[in-house]
Amino acid sequence: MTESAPDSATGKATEAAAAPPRRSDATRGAILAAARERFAADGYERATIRAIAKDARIDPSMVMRYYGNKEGLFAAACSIDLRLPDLAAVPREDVGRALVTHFLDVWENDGVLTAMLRVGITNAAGAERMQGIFRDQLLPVARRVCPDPADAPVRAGLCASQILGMALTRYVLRFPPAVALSGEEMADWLGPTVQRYLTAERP
Amino acid sequence: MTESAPDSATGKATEAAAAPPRRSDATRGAILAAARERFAADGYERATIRAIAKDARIDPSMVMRYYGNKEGLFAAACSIDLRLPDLAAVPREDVGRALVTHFLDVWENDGVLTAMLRVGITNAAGAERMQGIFRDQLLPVARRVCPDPADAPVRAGLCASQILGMALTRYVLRFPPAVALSGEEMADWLGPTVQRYLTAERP
DNA sequence: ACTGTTGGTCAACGCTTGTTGGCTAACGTA
DNA sequence: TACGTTAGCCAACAAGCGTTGACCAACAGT
Repeated sequence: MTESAPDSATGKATEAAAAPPRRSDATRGAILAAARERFAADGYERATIRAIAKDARIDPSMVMRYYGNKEGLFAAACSIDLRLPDLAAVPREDVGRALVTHFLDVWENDGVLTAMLRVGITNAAGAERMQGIFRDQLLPVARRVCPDPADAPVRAGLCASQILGMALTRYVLRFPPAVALSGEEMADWLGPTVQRYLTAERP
Repeated sequence: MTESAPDSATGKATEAAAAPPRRSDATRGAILAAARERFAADGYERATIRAIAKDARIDPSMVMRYYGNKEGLFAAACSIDLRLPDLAAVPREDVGRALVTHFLDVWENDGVLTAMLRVGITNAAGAERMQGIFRDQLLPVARRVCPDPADAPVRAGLCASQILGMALTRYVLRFPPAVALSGEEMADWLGPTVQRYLTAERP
């Protein structure tokens, strides 16, 4: 599982740079992959540059050359775009379940969110990024689906609390019951909750 | 070995020790208070013994003398017992709301849980302690209230996910909408969710 | 008054961290 | 072939960490 980084230059929008192919792309990718894994596993402070470099089988100084400093590395490590599916197509009463399934999906086959969750808790920059993701992904959905658009932030926040709580207990704290549930069952339980937070009359 | 082990013959071991009054109790308390605050604010790694000592206005070496090492200090800092009220008195259909209110309460006027949440994410011991709390507090309630006692762990886990998610967004990540809600409103929203996780037929 | 215990400070230790700069070797042209 | 650019390693730096032990001051019991 060395990296397939070069092909990630499919024209993504982070910067306008057309990604001039460098000879070091493989190394850069290896560093990024190792960083994601370490950040996800250990959190910001305990994930040392030296350990990441060793995982990527290069010298720590390379990390500095390519990413400036530790913060820069982390920023790069979680600059992946988690695209949400077009929930506009989903019927209004299924949005809750669709949302849960989507995030469950992203979390399951990408360590980035776990890393950000871990980091967001001790590192202010991480918290901000986390906040950004949920604002960008959840708020529009809430605004479109909930009865009074003025309520959208509150409703999005409630959804975030349930979805993040699920991720916390399942992927970070690993409470046995939360780990044991299948994705399907999880969606069965949480779907209605999220749906209610989005569409129910305020209590 | 400078520890208070010998004189603990006063009775029960773990807690309720008759607390032989030492001259340094004030200092010990100051250290513990500063530690709780720092751990809650910064997490385990970034809360340094030096900083805690400075907050308590004593020398770092005192921390070592009284608590052995950093782990010992943390263990002492979160060895507060959060007593849950006798939910046996609460009518079955109000348990959800009561539970949310209770945890909201504890979280609000005691930094310990925030500290543990923060620490539990990078520190295995913290995670275990967190798990213990929810097992001891939530599982019995679930077992008493839910239709099939065999489901209790799952239901308790689901409740934990929602309650921890609330705490995460409100007290750690500080998402604006989650912070803005009053405790009352929060209970209005989350109460039914927890209630459903506890008592509804499995979906 | 003498003495052992306790509360506390000070200065240092060994180690790990992020970070830097200089060096070598391979590459890509011209 | 010659040469500038790039990729990479090595050794070291300063700072901060947890931790230790020597040392002093105040108290308590006889």
